[in-house]
Amino acid sequence: MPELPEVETVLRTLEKQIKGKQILDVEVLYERIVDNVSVEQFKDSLKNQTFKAFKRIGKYLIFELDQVSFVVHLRMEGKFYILQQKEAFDKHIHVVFHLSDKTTLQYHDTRKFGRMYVYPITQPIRSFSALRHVGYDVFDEKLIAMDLYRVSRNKTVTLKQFLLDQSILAGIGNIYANEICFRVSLHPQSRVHKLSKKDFENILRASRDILAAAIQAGGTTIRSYTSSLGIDGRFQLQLYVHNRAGEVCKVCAHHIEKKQVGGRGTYFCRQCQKRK
DNA sequence: CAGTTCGCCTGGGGGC
DNA sequence: TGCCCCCAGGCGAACT
Repeated sequence: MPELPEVETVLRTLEKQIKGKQILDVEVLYERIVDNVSVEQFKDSLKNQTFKAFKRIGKYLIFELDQVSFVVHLRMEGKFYILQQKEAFDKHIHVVFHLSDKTTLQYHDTRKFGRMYVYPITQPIRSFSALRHVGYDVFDEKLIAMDLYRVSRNKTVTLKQFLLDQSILAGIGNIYANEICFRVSLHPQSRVHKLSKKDFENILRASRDILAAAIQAGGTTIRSYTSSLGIDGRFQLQLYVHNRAGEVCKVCAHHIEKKQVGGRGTYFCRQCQKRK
């Protein structure tokens, strides 16, 4: 489940691998992956285009080519591979880009949840329909704790749900939401309208610190998810609560608990994290 | 209008 | 061993 650090890792890896390469042909094997245009338009608009710039907002990858911006959301299990074009594609490969150096960029997605979009290069990123519900990226320099505090005032949701709401703060998924709650010593079911400005300063700082550390570690590899191109993240070694139900808290030695919050598996330490 | 439910998918795990 | 069932989970759309 790629969250901001995994998406950033994919982006940086792909930039090294395919920047300056041209797409000679595009094969779409599972049409629903292509979201905002027809498959024909998708192929036509990407053909003969060269990868120029690599950007990210929240969990969205944005590849700028000559005349189009190509946007990808990996959702649960999407990943890219660069392979020689000789052998048959794996059964979970849904889109194949044939590149100018005789390699292929292959999009692999077991659950087929990922989505791709194309927009004219002249269109401003923030007006892309794909990003309609995407708020501030966690690392957006314009974002300050007060923005989060303001949004939280008229909300009844829990801290965990707030952190997962991409229309407020974009990039955090289930793993890091659990870790952020732990870092700020707040129970994930704390109601955000009860939190202080100081709490939100802590939350924003913790979010940036944890995601930055995860990027440094190449992301988190959990269950089936590996970022792409054979790269495995190492951040799972730094997890305090996620996926650690029944294990011992690294801070206080109490046991880590798991429960459902907003329908999502939520891990926390009752002793370290206070409910507000 | 904000919060909740549903549908999209498939592999893996539990139950038997 | 094998089969069935259920579940996870990001996100948008539909619904309440």
